[in-house]
Amino acid sequence: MPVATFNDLKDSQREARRALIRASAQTLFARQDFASVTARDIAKAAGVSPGTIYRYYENMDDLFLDVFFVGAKEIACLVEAECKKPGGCRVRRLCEIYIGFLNDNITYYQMMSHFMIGGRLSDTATERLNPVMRRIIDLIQEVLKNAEVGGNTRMTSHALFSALNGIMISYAKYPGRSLEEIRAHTVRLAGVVAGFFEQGENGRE
Amino acid sequence: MPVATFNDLKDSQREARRALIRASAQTLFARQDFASVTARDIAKAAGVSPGTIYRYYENMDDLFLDVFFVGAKEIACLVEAECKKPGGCRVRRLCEIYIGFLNDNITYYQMMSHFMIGGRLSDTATERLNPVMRRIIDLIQEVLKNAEVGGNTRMTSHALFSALNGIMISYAKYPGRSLEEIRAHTVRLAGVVAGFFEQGENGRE
Amino acid sequence: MPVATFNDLKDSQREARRALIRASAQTLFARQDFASVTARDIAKAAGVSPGTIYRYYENMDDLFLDVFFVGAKEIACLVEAECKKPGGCRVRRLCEIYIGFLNDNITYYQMMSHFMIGGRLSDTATERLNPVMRRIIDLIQEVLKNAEVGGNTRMTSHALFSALNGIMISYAKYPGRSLEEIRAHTVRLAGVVAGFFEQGENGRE
Amino acid sequence: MPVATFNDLKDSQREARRALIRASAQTLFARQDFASVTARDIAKAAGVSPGTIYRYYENMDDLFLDVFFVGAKEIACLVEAECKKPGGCRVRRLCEIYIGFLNDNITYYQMMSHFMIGGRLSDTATERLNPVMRRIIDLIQEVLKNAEVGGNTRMTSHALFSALNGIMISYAKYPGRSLEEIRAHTVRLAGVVAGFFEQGENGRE
DNA sequence: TATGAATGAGCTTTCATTCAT
DNA sequence: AATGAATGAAAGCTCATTCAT
Repeated sequence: MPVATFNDLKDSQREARRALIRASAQTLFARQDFASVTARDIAKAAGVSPGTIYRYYENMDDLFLDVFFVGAKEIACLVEAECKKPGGCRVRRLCEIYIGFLNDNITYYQMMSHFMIGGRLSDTATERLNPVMRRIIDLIQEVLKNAEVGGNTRMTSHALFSALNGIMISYAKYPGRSLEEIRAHTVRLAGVVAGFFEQGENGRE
Repeated sequence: MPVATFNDLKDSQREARRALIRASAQTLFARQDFASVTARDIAKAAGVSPGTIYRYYENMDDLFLDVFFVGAKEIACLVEAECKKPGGCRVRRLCEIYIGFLNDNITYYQMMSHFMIGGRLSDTATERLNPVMRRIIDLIQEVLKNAEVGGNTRMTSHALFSALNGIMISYAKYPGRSLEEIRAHTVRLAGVVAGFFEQGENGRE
Repeated sequence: MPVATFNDLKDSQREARRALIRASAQTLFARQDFASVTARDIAKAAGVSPGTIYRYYENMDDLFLDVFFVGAKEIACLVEAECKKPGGCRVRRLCEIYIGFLNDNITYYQMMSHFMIGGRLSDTATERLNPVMRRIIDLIQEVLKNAEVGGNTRMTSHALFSALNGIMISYAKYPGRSLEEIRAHTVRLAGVVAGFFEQGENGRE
Repeated sequence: MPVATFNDLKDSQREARRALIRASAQTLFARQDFASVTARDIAKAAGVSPGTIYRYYENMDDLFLDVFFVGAKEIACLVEAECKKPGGCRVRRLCEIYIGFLNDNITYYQMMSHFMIGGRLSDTATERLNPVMRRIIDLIQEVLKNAEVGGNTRMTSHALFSALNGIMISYAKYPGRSLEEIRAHTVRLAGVVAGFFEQGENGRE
């Protein structure tokens, strides 16, 4: 199967190129304000021409999404790894990991907001986005179930997911505070939220 | 006092005009993606010329902020009104009001996110924004205190504020769902969050 | 003749208003860069409305010209006063006065250049401009005649007029120099030019 | 050296494009009032899109300066060529060449005036402008030295430079005169100025 | 396949001027 | 006569995207 091998090679080359562009975009997003990064900036950072980006991504939104997906997968992996540890992942630990990750990747919650807020997502994009988000929710639900939090755990996991996102949206760019102060405040808030959510059965709803 | 009356008239006319522009902006923000609304769009919708906008607002950010402030004040008023009722405002009711308002004014949370996420706010803008946000937090704290939720109520109010914002960010534009479905889901999530927060003393933190 | 008196009154009032606008414009021109002064700026400084300017001046160029004329007349008066002194005005003194005036009224040479360079002057404007400029040239010629500078004194006065204007154009905004340094340099250059022009008969041309 | 050749080709293509834009700008500047030429005008004249201009020039001022520099270099070359002739360049010839050039390139003195008068030059622009102007002054000084004009020749060359510029500023747009009449008048004035400056030692200053 | 120059629609903002009051 | 709000054309400039090489 030399042809197959050849194709594989090409595919891997292609994926390497894509990864290069994605990584460059990620770096730029992290450095400056996410929305102010231009296609040319990314091309330059990746050492390719602007035209090349369009051979790997349909348009800029497509690239944005790809960067976003990588982050989403990363966070899912972090939580999964924690779950596999003996004793599993406690609610409080989940919240810490999630908020910690977002503090390390400020770009990620910016993009999350961008797409969630109203960036008209194409149908294809939505189709790709949904399973990624679902996987994160699934993990949260698993943690909640293990914590024996009662009630509708699907609903509760949506609520916890929302609450954590909300912490970053509300406080990650608080003007006049240093990155360290922001991290401290958001982590502390995550603790407060965890405190509420990790309580056992309660007649809520 | 004819002069005073005359000035009042002029002032009220001026305010009416400003309100017209603001309302047109609001309408457009609600219709399409908030960030893609242009000065020309707003002028057209308001039936004025682009130049006129700049007689009432220094620049587009200034207009955006004004629209935002109106929303923030409205929400603060709604909660305040509820607090003044005999028996005060319960946590659950607060959550309902907040989420209900954001469902009716989807523009509002878009702008909130826009500014919170990284819209470089000028120092003047930040100075204007801060008291408005603080007022909302203050109200939340008051409600929490009345509910005899223990612990650091300042921290808890930040957490509740975050959680509610997060619900909207995470689910208000969920693709493929109708406005009614979204309202139902977000209100239900608000209930879940309220359930957790309205519980009395607990060893959180 | 009560009617005539009444008209006179009105005329003088009208002229006073015009002078107010002109003076405000002049002040602003002197403060900032001449070309960046707007109609609104002038109206505000004069305490009138923008519309009022247009009751006294056909358009902004018309106002600019008026300010310019006042300067031209002032300079002519200065030279005339010097000429009337016993012994008359020497070439060197003329150059000093002219350059000194332009140093004190940097706006003036800016406007002079503006109109000379290519500001399309209306026919009416040209008609008004010509006698004013002619008067200045006439005075220069008179000074040259008294100095018994030979040759075609009309031509020589044009040349001297040009040379003095050129000094200001070339050095009045020399970047990196203080106003005092500029004054010193331009006055010194005026002395050099005077030195050449005040020499008696010479076979030039 | 195919690579070198290839790069050369690209560079020359790029320079050709730049030259096209510059030439189009020059033509328009000459036709209408220099300051009223817009980016779109130039783009249209050059047969490119407005955006293309900004691939070759950082902004409009940058383009203006480039056009100006080409003129300044041209004039310096003309004088240098004359100086190299046996017998060197006489003062009178220098004046003729300078004024002749400005008559052929009316745009040039317009720009010169524009920048000299108050066009806020960026620091970079000033840094680029200074050596070009200095070179012209140097050439004038050389001519004056060869003519054995005594005194401070640096000062005298500034004065001559000023006087020649002044001629153009004062008479190149004299309303109601044809281009031919203007040329005749300015050249004649240049002769008068030359007459004064080419005289040998004199106790001026 | 990769390039990168070119595109051009579209942005915010300015400001001389007009005209209903 | 004076107002000043409104106008709207036009400016400089940006940037995702295309396409000839």
